[in-house]
Amino acid sequence: MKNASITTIADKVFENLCSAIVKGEIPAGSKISEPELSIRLKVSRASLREAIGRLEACRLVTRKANIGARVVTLSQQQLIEIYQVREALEGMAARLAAQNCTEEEVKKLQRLVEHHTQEANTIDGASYFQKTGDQDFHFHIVQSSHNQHLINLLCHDLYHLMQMYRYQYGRASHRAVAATEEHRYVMNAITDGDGEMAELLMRNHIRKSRLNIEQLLESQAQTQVQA
Amino acid sequence: MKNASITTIADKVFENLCSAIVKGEIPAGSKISEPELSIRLKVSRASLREAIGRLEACRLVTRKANIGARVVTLSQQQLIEIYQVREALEGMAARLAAQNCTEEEVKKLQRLVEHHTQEANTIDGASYFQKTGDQDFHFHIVQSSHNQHLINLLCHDLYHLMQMYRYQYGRASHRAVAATEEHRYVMNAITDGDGEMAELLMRNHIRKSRLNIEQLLESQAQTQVQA
DNA sequence: TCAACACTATCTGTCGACAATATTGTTTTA
DNA sequence: TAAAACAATATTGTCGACAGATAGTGTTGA
Repeated sequence: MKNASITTIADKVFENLCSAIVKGEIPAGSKISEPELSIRLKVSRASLREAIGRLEACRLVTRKANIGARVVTLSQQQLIEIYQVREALEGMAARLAAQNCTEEEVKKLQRLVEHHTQEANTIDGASYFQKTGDQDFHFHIVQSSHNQHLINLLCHDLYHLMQMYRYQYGRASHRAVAATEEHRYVMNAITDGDGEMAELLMRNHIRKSRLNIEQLLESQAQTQVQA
Repeated sequence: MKNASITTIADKVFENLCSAIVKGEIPAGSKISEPELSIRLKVSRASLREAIGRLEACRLVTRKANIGARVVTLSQQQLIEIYQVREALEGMAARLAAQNCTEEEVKKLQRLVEHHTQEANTIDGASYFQKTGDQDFHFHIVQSSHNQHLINLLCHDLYHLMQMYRYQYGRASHRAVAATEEHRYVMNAITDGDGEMAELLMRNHIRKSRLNIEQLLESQAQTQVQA
């Protein structure tokens, strides 16, 4: 069920590098040397280059002709940009989900929110559950939009970058309970088939996440100045 | 000024194929044979495959392992999906442009709208000017958002697909004057720095384009049934 | 006649080698 | 000594060839 389409060497290398970059094992901003990596991974440069091309497609690396590939550098600015894009796209996804999703999808969404609510309330250090739970929720709504372009953009292209920021910026969310509450509002709007409201609430939810992170980064910057 | 970064063979091949696909010279849905194309274009399969990879990244072709690449098939459904994505993204772009754009960008936007208004009013069969004028307008606003992710998504990834639909679906727009009018509204909101309003108006504008096209396709389908 | 299988041909995936470009280090010159 | 020109080195881009997979064809058997 999981990743049934990993057949070629290039696929495996891509998965490898993608994971390594997201987790920071290959540092942000570092150069990707084709000869070195092809030796270390024991694959030809052709397969490696294919994989690097796909990394470029989902913006985990940038390439320049005759110079090479570099892992993207994470910046506060870029993180904010991603949240702005997410606000727009996932807002639309929520609207379309409210209009198009099936009975089963609604039920699954309700189960998800129920599940996460319990976790957020019972478990104290709910960071892990909160993270994946949050991802599940957003992922499921995007899928329920039934707009394949939206799904590709959010679940394939932007997904890895978002994960990368989560891994490396950490994000100790104090918003677990509040976020779960907001999820419930979005869920209700989708259940009611109210696209307009679903979009509004989803955008509100993501905007608050962004503002929370901006604030967090702000305070971190001040702490660093003090230290 | 134009395409200063076409240096490698793969770049040229990509530009070639991209243009050919957009214009329909390589028919939608047709298979892309690597041996055949590499001979016809007189390049190695490595360069060709690099180019095909980039075509896949901007969704002009789809690839399956061990089977090959196919030009995307244009469907009414997909066109609608693209417009929904555009509505979300360009709406956000307009909002950000209103907040972030420079004095020069505002002035250029005003010149653009002024120019297009004259064309739309004076020239009768304004389809050509309307098309490129429309593109210029939207392109400029996206650039003015100063959100690099947004710019990449709209001006690189989605751009070619949109062009492909314009070429092959034709679109005899009866909305030239109305659209130009809507452009003016958006421009005013951006000039005022009213992000909320700019987003609203831009979304409205794109939504109307979508509805217009849906209606057009509807009537075409009926005509075909009658014939 | 049709279905299943084997075989062939063709295509994609992968590899190692060569060519072109960029980077580094050294020498030369003002 | 500093800067420019050059040489050496390493890296990326490109190529042709081989390996593995797929699809089509023909054959065989019920």
